[in-house]
Amino acid sequence: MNHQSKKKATIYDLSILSGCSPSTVSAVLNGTWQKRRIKQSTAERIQSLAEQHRYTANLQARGLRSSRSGLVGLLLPVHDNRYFSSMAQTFEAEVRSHGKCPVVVSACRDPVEEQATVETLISYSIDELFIAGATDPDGVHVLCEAAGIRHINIDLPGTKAPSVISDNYEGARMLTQAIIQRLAATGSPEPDEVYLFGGRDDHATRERIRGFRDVKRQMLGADPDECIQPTGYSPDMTQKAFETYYAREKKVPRGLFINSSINFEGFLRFLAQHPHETFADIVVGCYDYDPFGSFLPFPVLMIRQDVAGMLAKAFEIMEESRPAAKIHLIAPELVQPRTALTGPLDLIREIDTFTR
Amino acid sequence: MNHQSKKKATIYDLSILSGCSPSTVSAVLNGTWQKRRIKQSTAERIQSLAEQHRYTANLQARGLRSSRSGLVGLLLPVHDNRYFSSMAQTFEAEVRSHGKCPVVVSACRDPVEEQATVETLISYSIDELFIAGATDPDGVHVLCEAAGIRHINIDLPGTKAPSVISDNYEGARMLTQAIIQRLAATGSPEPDEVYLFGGRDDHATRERIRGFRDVKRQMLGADPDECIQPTGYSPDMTQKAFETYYAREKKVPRGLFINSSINFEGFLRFLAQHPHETFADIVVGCYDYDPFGSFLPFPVLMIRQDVAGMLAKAFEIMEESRPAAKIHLIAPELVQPRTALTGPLDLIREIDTFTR
DNA sequence: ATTGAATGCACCATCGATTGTGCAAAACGA
DNA sequence: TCGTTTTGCACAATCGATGGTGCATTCAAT
Repeated sequence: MNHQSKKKATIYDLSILSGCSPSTVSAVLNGTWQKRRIKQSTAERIQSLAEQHRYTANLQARGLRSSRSGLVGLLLPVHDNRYFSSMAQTFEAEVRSHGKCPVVVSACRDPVEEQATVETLISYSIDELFIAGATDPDGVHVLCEAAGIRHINIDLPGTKAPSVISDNYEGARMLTQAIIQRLAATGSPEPDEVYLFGGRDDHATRERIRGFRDVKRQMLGADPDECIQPTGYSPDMTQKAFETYYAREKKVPRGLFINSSINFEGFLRFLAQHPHETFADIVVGCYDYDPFGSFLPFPVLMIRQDVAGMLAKAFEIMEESRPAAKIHLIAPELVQPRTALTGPLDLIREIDTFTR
Repeated sequence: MNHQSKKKATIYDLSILSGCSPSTVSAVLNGTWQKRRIKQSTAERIQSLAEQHRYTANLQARGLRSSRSGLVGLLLPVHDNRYFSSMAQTFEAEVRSHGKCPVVVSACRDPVEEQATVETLISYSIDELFIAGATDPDGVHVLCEAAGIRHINIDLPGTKAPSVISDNYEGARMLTQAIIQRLAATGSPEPDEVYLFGGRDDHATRERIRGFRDVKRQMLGADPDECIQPTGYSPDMTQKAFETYYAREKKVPRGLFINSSINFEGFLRFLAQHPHETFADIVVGCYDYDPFGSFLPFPVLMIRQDVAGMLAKAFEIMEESRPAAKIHLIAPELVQPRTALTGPLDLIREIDTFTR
């Protein structure tokens, strides 16, 4: 008759049950009992009592006292695409393996929401914060700095905290080059046949545009401005951009560099409005990897950013005592059409097999 | 020179600055000051001080005292697919609109991890828990019940707490029917030409299999057992199942019912190993929606579960004082090939447009 | 002038843990 | 046998907020 029915057991309950003081119980249960020279037999007695009564520490109380929570945050722009959701997946595994508790929240690419969310996290005495794709990394930095919270930028860099980002310039070069090479197989492409759609005025987009243009100039000898169409990160605006182009030109550019999978979704919406055959000969490059996107009826080249690598680097930097506010570039990978890569989900595969 | 440089301001700091007692400051800043008959002028003075010094409440302290945290949890099996990531996206928006703080965590479909994760959440005095796709919903229920935490199952039902799930039986019927009708256009299909792959021994899979078999018997007159291949929820096992079939039959079944987008990824891995033309005439139905999956080079029928509807219903039930442990079915939607639906991301579209 | 109610706020215990300090009792050495 | 260490643990302050209770004032009513 384990009467754990009422409320959760506290160190005070166990203190009474064991005849020891609350501080002894606390020391035993948080592992510092050796330092406090608690007798092993005492420790064992308390531990077994704790198990019997299903004691678990009240983490808010612990956090209040120690002003650390054991929480590690990941701030995402959005959940709902493969890039960020795989980041969340990888992040969780990594944080868990450090014995801490991952907290993933999204801020909808809204600077105000970002600040508010970060303030909330700080109010929970979060220990560390990974800031992925923030619209205003330096604004977030100020908050973290004031609260003394270790933090790092991922995906979009800031100037005041260390940043781990994808090598967008090189990635864009690879992608553009691959697009043009594919196009060359069916007649050498003109400069105005290769367009870039999507993205907005952020570091990643700027670097990608730079890579795109450099390669175009180098391989095609020219790089008209109208081939750059930064439509923001919304499927809808991207679709509109394609519709506009199509209404004018009665076709789509043969070579498309699409800035993210979210923009690619906008292109899908456009596609859905038109017969499949209209786009028989296009070549698409997407700066993001999505396994389904890789198998579309036209060649889709994709860039897979090395999420695991970026996070690994970020965790490594977090360990440093006083990390420099520099930018670390992580090389992405060019993915050929019709390629199904493994991802973070594969790491949990064994569980499925065991439990069947 | 706002000297917020040191640490975060507390009610004690503001108490000294304002000349009022800490309890007065507290009452003013948490909105209960009217009840406590604090003079309006006092309240305003304190509020302005709070702003100047960028006061934000220490939520751990508040949570400790009030044994509620303002946190609302969503427990996910995994982050990394469109179904669950869109659930996370919708969930966050909904929780935010209630003025609380969303916390999304995944438990990797591992019952042990599930329990541990939930215990952690409980230790943070989480207020409510939404349990999506738990392998052991009733186990989680016991923990929540003991801690007095309101909770609800989503996607996979439990027997002890209210559950909101997709109408898997009807969804599977729709999907199977659509697959067979499509196949009929190119010659009437035999019963052994329509297979189901993926899923494991959970409620959702059982219902889907039931729907699949019923429709097959009804439309094709038979329903051989070997057409059911529950491979678990891992891309890898799914791929292996297809390879095995292919090695034996030198083809794939013309009609495929794939139990989830994760299993579909396994099929992609299989596809990647074989020339595109091998599968020219297949029809795939996938019990999950993925925008890119909808545009593959063969007809892909998809079921979109009504994530928004399920969450809305779940939040509604959460409001009830003593909700019954019954199952609420939410109708899913059949999505025709080459369809790009809008999702939760579209709700944040305006932000993009404004900030450009 | 006296009583009673309303107003405005301070006091203090409390939530559950952590941690510096101090003091017996036991063990040890001479 | 008497100091000196070492061992083993208890005490009490503390983290920051909440909320019940109680005590002055002020004001109105008689």
